[in-house]
Amino acid sequence: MNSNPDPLPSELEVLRSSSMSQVIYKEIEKIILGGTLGPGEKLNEKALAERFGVSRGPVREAFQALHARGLVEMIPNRGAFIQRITKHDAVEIYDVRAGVFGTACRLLAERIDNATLADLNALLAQMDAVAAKRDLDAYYPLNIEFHSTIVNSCGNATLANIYFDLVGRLHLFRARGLVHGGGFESSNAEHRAIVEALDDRDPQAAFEAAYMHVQRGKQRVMVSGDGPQSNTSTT
Amino acid sequence: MNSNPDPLPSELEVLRSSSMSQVIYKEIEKIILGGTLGPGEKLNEKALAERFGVSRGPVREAFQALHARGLVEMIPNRGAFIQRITKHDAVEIYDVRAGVFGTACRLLAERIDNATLADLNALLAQMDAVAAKRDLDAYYPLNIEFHSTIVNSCGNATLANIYFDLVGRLHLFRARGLVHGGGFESSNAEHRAIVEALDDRDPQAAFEAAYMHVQRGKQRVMVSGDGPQSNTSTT
DNA sequence: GAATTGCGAATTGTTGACAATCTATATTTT
DNA sequence: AAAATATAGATTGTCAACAATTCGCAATTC
Repeated sequence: MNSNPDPLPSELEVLRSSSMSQVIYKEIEKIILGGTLGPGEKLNEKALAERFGVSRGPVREAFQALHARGLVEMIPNRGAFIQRITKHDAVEIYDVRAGVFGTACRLLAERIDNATLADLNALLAQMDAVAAKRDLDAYYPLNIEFHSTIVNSCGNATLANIYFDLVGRLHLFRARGLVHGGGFESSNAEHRAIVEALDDRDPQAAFEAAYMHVQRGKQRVMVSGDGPQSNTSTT
Repeated sequence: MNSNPDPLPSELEVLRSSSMSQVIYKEIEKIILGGTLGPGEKLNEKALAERFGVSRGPVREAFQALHARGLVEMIPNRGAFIQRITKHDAVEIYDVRAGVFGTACRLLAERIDNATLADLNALLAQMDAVAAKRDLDAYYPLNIEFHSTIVNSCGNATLANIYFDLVGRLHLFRARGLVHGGGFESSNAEHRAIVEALDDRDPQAAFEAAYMHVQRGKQRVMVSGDGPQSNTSTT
């Protein structure tokens, strides 16, 4: 019964609610974003198929979906490769992300409730605390949760999808390198500016603060290295 | 030699530069956006495969890519259906599009050259001319070209991709109905405000004008009907 | 007459096989 | 010895066939 070559997450057979290729998609996405297999590396159809205990069909279907989402590069007759993000690409992605995140804040400013505001303020406080201790390992997930809370609270699932897609692609740029370059005190000051604008229910100010926050994050990342493999993380 | 059931665009065999499934992707995308096969309708694998003279494999791969891009809905064991866009979805897409288009203008304001400005001004004049004659059929493509010119000139291919994706999905919402509800004089006034901000090289003003332009376009579309199949077009 | 049950046809999901292409190594040629 | 060529192995692209599921419609039941 259970002789899966690789433990597909939650008991495979039950998960026939979504088709096989969708499961494979998620698995390969994990591999890509997990960073165990850096940008530019080849994804072997047969190897992946055997690893998941399926034939090559579903794997190829997953490749096409990953390609459509910008996580995989397809070269005819050569196969699928983890998307390589150049510095130029990363700049582009950061600029779009700034606009999308700014838009999330703008939309959120028009509908935010006090509970969400309290959550964000709590995160601000926690980030201040760990920033004082210069504890990057603690700061990083809080930072992600801060941004995610905003994006998920803005009431626009389409926007959220695009946002997390962009974050994923960016993750590909700074893959492997996780070390930090400093400057997350200023980062949290920018966070505070965003929350203040949200508290004021001021859409334009919220956009501006959020847009500039991502732009400054871009600069913090870009100055520390020219290409992939040598970058920081705090945005 | 040439017995293709359906004339795949430019001589198929030469187009082996990009894989078959990519060609099929483009073809099905054409069918979807062409509007000959309204939202919710089923895409039959075998039928499409025979139509393009290939087997079901490439068609299924194309389905997955179309699904990843939000143009197709996949239901397990039932197949692929053209994505159905609810009014709520459309509102979400419009809001993101507003932010993305606004960002395009913001970026463009920092880099626009006089040639592009001249192009945009020329389009403004043409749109004024046809608006005076109330010639919607002439206004529509000019309007599209105006927005496309901005998005393609902002120097961010990633943004452009996302923008045109959103436009495509929106096209799915107002599918079939092309009749207009009026109000494209005001639309062009908004266009003029955008170009003025670009001329001033004022990023914030450019964003604001562009964002509000799309938001007003959303309202113009939304008031005229509750669901798909009964909408206008001028944005 | 409305709902349910039970086929048969059609469609989807997946696989294994075959042809075409590419990669890497070995051989030949200069 | 270096470059070019040939050859074997591996990998991708495509297909046709089979199993599983769904759909349409008739027959049956209530």
